[in-house]
Amino acid sequence: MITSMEQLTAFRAVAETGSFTRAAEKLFRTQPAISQAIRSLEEELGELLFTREGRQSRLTQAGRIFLIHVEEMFETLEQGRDRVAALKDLTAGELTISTSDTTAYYILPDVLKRFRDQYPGVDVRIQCKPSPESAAQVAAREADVGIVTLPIENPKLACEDLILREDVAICAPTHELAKRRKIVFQDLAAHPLLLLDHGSNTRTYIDRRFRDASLKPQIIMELGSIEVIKKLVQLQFGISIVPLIALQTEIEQGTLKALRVFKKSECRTLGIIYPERGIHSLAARIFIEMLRNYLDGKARL
Amino acid sequence: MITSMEQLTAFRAVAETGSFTRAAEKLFRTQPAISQAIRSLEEELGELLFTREGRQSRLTQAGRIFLIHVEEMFETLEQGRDRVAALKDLTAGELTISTSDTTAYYILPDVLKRFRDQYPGVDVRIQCKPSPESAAQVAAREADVGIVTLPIENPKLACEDLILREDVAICAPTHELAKRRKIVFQDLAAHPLLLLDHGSNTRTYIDRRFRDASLKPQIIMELGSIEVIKKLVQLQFGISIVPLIALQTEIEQGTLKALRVFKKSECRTLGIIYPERGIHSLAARIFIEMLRNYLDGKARL
DNA sequence: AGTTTTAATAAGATTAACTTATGATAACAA
DNA sequence: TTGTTATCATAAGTTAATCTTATTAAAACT
Repeated sequence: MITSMEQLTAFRAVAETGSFTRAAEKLFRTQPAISQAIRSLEEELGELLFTREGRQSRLTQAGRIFLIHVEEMFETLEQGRDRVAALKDLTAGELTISTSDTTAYYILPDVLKRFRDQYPGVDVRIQCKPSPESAAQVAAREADVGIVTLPIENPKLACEDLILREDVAICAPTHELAKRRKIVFQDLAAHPLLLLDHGSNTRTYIDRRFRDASLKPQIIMELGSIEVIKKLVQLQFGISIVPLIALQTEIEQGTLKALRVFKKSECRTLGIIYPERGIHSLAARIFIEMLRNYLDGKARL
Repeated sequence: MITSMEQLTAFRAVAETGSFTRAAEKLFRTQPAISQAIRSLEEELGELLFTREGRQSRLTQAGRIFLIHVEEMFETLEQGRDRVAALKDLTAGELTISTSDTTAYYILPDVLKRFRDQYPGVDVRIQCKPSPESAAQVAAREADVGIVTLPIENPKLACEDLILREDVAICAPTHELAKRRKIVFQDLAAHPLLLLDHGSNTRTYIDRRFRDASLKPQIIMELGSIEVIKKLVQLQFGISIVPLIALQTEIEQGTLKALRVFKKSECRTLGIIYPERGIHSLAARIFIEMLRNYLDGKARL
């Protein structure tokens, strides 16, 4: 008895064609089906919708008013279908990525551009947060995916490895260490060091490594920006330890020398996280795939 | 397979409650019915609408977008129902009346005011047309009812008598005819006459009556307005023949003397017309009823 | 007047939707 | 961990809604 779609499509068709019979033909139903649909609608509304006058059926005043709303209703529903369909071919939608400043700055821009060129309708948002906070955001569904330093231990999140997140030492090309093929931790402690501020993920990690090795580095400067560190290292202020991914340009141009300090097994992993059962969206999947392709093409040290 | 209302109500309920089971309780269905409804919706849209994650089910991106449209859809439908309901208690709607200038001017205003006071939501429109055109308008459904001089011969229209449409002679209270209780056609021909312009319904009728009686009236003025005629008759320019309904005020105030010229059987009838099978609206019925009450209370000559 | 067109009605058939019963999975508690 | 509870999925059978066929009635056109 609640208004059904069939009733409303019948109503609309009769209004359009001005005839029960033609409406039936149009909808591939029989005429009695239409009569019944209209009658139950009329009973529910308590008003006649059409004046049956032999040849043609005209809308009553109630019918005219109701038709306006019914048509708008169908339109709204159709729009809803369209917008969902648009989601499927990525002509619409949104994608929120939570990640670290470093990743956002040194890795994402190229991929973002590529993604945006291919799917201009998708609204991409980047949230810059330390990895644990990114994890929380993804768990809370505030972001679709996170690109974070693993491991993240959260039963609600699924993880996938992306790339080895290698920290390397850097020095100016003219620096005495630049000739060496390989350096060790003791070498780092023997030279003036510029490091990231306390509190940064990378700094915490480096501090722990020095402590584990019972070494006391000579930290002559603490800075908030990897870019500034790189500049000062070039100017011979000292050496530093930074993520390899931050050195793309300098390695290519030979303006900095990167030196491997850690073994592969000592490196952490950059990975993607997403809600365990809240399937990540198509946009997210495609973005991640683009990201993988991009990283595969990147030179390693 | 076409989207059904049940599916959409189920979808909305699950979105609201965050649970298939609670949605089922809310809608007095069982949980499998909800599962099936959601599934068929998802199949039709080709997208999952909820992420089933144990305790609660969350909307996916597609679900969030679709929900917006579904809610708007229900709202639109509900508004449609409301507006039709408003029509029933006359808190909304419209009423178009087609009638002559004379009727519109001398009869309708009081009834209109009463109607408007009682049903302020109903939008009343008056179309002023000669009776045959009014009839055509009603037949073409451009007006809901017509108030016209009968007879109207149109098989598509139904007629009802309203009141005798009596034309009477008028003269100034000081005029020699004013003493007479009754006058005849010859009396009219014996005095200077002011008449309505050719083309008016009333004038055509009067001309015919003179012709039938083989009389030649002394027409000294032809005017377009009954009001002007009344004024000039008061100023002793002559006598005239006008519809009785136009003399309400003057008879009450004694500023004009009305004299019966025609027998009842010679009078035409004012009646209402409406489409034979296009049932006239509630607003129209009530308006007509008010009109009858109003006319019953009017003094006859 | 007779034919055609159109809508209403009644009865039976079809189909869609619901319910019951059951199984699988995840969250929660001991 | 292991049992318990809560939630959703699935299958089978039932119910209920909707459709079709057949027929009637009424109006419009020939």
